[in-house]
Amino acid sequence: MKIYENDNGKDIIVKNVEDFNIRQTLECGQCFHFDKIGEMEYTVVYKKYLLQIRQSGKDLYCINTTKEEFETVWRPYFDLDRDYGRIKQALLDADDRLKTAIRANDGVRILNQDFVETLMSFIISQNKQIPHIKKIVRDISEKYGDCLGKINGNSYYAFPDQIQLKRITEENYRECKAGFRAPYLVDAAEKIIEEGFDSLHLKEIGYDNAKEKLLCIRGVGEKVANCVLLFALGYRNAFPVDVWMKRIMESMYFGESTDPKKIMEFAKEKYGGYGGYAQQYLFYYARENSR
DNA sequence: TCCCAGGTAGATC
DNA sequence: GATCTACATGGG
Repeated sequence: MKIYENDNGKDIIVKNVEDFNIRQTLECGQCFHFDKIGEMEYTVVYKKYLLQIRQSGKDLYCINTTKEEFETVWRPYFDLDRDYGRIKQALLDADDRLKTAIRANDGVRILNQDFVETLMSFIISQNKQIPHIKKIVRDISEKYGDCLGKINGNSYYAFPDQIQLKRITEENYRECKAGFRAPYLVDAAEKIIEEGFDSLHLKEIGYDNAKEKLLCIRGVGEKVANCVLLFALGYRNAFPVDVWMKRIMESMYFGESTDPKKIMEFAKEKYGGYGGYAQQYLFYYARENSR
């Protein structure tokens, strides 16, 4: 991978990026704050940063960003310093039958997302379809977050930060169509400013302790907690089991209806520290092949 | 009209 | 403990 600065000093070209597909990575269901604006071209919002990115082969064209911002923000966000060739091989060694799911979307990378936005987004996600989740996240951001600029005439907004979240009421969340999840979101916003709920701390205390803390938040159960642990806190062993994962794991390994707890234990045995990666390849594959 | 969606809390047994 | 159901909203 090599990074080049354009003459105008505002665009970046990244060449020879291995095991990465921008469409697969953004649309595999792990994140919600992005828009497709062209073929293999997207806008992405992360914290208070806005990126326009297009992929052509192994090259990434990043518009309106600097080399420094790419290095410090987007490179870690897209998890570009991890060797996914090795990860995929480790998964195949664990179970050769993952081949089909991995091959179908072999450019998926697990993003390193913002803790607060990921937590709130996955609380919203319960009993909702992905397009609805995206819409609610966007509405909350537009109403209560900072404007980050315009691309193609459309304005983009950051998800509210912890200070901005304090001013959002249960009624406000209902106006954004969060429905019965509104009080959960208020509870989450209150909890995350408490002692020991910052992402740095949660990343340090280990998977079990971090999960235990997350489960104290109303509206956060096993599944949502595992999504946050995997997508925002760096615990790549986390294995969220939702309806799709339940279905595909049952058909691959059990052949009958199986308790999600049991599926999680099985995944821990089978995939170990790579559970999160296995989960995402399987989840995306299961979803794509249902329609 | 009915059923389902990247589930969870609370009630009931 | 393990199961059952209500929960807002939108789309097929």
